[in-house]
Amino acid sequence: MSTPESDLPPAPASGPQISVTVDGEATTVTEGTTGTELFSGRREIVVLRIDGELRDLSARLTAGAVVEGVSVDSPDGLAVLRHSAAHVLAQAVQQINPDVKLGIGPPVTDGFYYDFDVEQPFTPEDLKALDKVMARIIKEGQSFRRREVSDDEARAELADQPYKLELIGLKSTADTAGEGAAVEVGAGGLTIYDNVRRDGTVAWKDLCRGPHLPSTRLIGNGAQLMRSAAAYWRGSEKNPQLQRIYGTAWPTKDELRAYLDRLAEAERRDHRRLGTELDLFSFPDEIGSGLAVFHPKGGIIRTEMEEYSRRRHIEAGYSFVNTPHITKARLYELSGHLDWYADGMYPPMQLDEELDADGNIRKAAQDYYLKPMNCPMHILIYRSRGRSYRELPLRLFEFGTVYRYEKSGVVHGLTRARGFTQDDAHIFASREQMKDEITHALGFVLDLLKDYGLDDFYLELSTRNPEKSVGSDELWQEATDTLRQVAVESGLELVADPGGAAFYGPKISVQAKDAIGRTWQMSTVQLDLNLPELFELEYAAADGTRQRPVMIHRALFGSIERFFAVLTEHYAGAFPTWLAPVQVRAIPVAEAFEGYLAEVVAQLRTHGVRAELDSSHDRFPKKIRTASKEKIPFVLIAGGEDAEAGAVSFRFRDGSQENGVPVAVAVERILASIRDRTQV
RNA sequence: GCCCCCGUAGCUCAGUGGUAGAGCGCAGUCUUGGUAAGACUGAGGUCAUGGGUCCGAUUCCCAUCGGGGGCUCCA
Repeated sequence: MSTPESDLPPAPASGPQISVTVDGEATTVTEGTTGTELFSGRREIVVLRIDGELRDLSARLTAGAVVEGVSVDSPDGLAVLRHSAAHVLAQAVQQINPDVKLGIGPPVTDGFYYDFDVEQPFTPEDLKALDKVMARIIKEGQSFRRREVSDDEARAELADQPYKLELIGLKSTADTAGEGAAVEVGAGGLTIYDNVRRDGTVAWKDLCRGPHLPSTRLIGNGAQLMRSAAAYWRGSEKNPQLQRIYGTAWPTKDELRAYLDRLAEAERRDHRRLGTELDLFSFPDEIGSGLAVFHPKGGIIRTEMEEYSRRRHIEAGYSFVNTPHITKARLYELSGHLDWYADGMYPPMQLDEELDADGNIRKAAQDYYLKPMNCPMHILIYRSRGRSYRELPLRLFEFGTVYRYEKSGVVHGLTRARGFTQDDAHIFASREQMKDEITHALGFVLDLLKDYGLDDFYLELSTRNPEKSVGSDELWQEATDTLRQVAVESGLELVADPGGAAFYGPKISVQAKDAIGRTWQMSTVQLDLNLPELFELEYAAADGTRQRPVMIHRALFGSIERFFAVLTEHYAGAFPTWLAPVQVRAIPVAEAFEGYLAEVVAQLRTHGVRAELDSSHDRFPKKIRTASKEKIPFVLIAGGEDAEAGAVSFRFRDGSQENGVPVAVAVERILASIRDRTQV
């Protein structure tokens, strides 16, 4: 960072030669050569990596440097492209509104944002106007020029930018200054990037550590503003809210279009949309925010999901329990939930108060709470009598409905609801059994998730947050090591999540990728070091001593509602046969064949298949269309040819068909699809 | 919880300071023999709720409820 890199005369054509390594090959270049010259024939190279650090293309090479060209379509290249697009956005905003105070503008996944302090929030019309201004700036071909400045110089230049001044003051702690702040100020010296027009005048400047594209022109027409929203300055709700504009940027217009198509696809799959279209569930206003009702078709899917899970849990040695939805405060005082999570719980109901004739309280009211977690209830089952080591591991399972008072702004369809049902298990085991139990639990959940159609996983290990946790260091250490060991032995990719653990113990979470590449946090396996202590859980060991069991919390779906939403989006509403609300729709070519098909339907029903005959007055093509829109896996068609041959014709979701299939074969094929849980 | 946007028929959405419209869906009649919309007729709305401004409010203003996009949060 000690050599100035911009506004220097071109390197001399001849001069002392230096040795450098370029893209892995040793070579010599004239001293003072820049990346621009080195990669002059390769337009896709927009940035350099010199000795492992990203630098502007205009950086000069020094002797011994290891240099790589970074292509615009690489992850680093894309980040630089998007960061530069954020600068163009800020320039456009300042051009329209010179009084704006600039926040930060980092790249994010698929795009960028920039935060502004403005009097009036941005409107959609503002975004359209800004898109136009940006296009003009991009077309101008302004170059990004790096300039090193001292703290005092920066303060003088940015005197009217209070947020930038704050960042300058924070630069030594940039990593913790807030989301994105590190792209503005690094730990080293400060730099300002000037946007210079072709005539040499400075169009705009911003405090920024870079690097940037050589020219705005490289943003091309792959950038577009997406939306505006509020965001807290430096990510804290104690700070003022700024107006954030989100944009996306891609190396080419085609990639931009592909990205917009992906967004459209995600919208088509949105479980809230499909829930209405397919008549699966709804959120009646009268019930309240975040509380769903499942309609008959959604009910079938949910029942199938639960039934299969229940069967597998029995096979895996779990015991089924049931607990109430409401409890006296005492239980959650004991468990510590009222200390840690009272904000997230529905407020108490006060019951059983009795007054005497004078209106004085004769008997104090009791506080009752809706339960936000099942574990304390399961613990009471464990504690209902003395336990022996012979009973361990004791695996208690329940589809337990819980209620959490989620803040109004976070409620989101079925994925973030206020009432939901956990497929919740608590395993009580001895310390010696701990590792085997965790291994068993993790293997079990992965295996089961695959049966529901998810098979691309990685694991996350959430470890202790020292400021928000209970329990001894030794126990945390042992628990974390055990989880890590199990995770590593699973062979799956493991990502660290430092400080992400709940207060009571570390956890492994399973992240699953869906059909369009989005990841969802699914199952969790958590060790609890807290509750066995608080409830003084014990068992009699083989040697007659009293021992404390360990407790493992384990949920597979997390919440059935949420998993339902994930599967709906994963399958885009086209569920595999075993989950599909209607598995077979029989459509006669004409009314005359209704009787023939009715018999086939009856036969399927005796096998438990959810089959129905379309005897509506619609015409044949309309019936096909209706079945298609309902995403029914098997459409059975019969006309004269089929009836004479004792056959039916299949029509599948993709429009393909198979004619003249003998009824017995067709039935077996449908049954096999249900049995094997295959997608069709 | 905070900021912005939204709330009109079952669904998707037009529209207006003088009490409303389309398409789909639904009902009925006629029609209908091979792979994504046959025709016609009809029913259906306190324009989310409550206040306010106004001669008059679905329309303008405020509040509440609900939804959306973010931020913060997510045991």
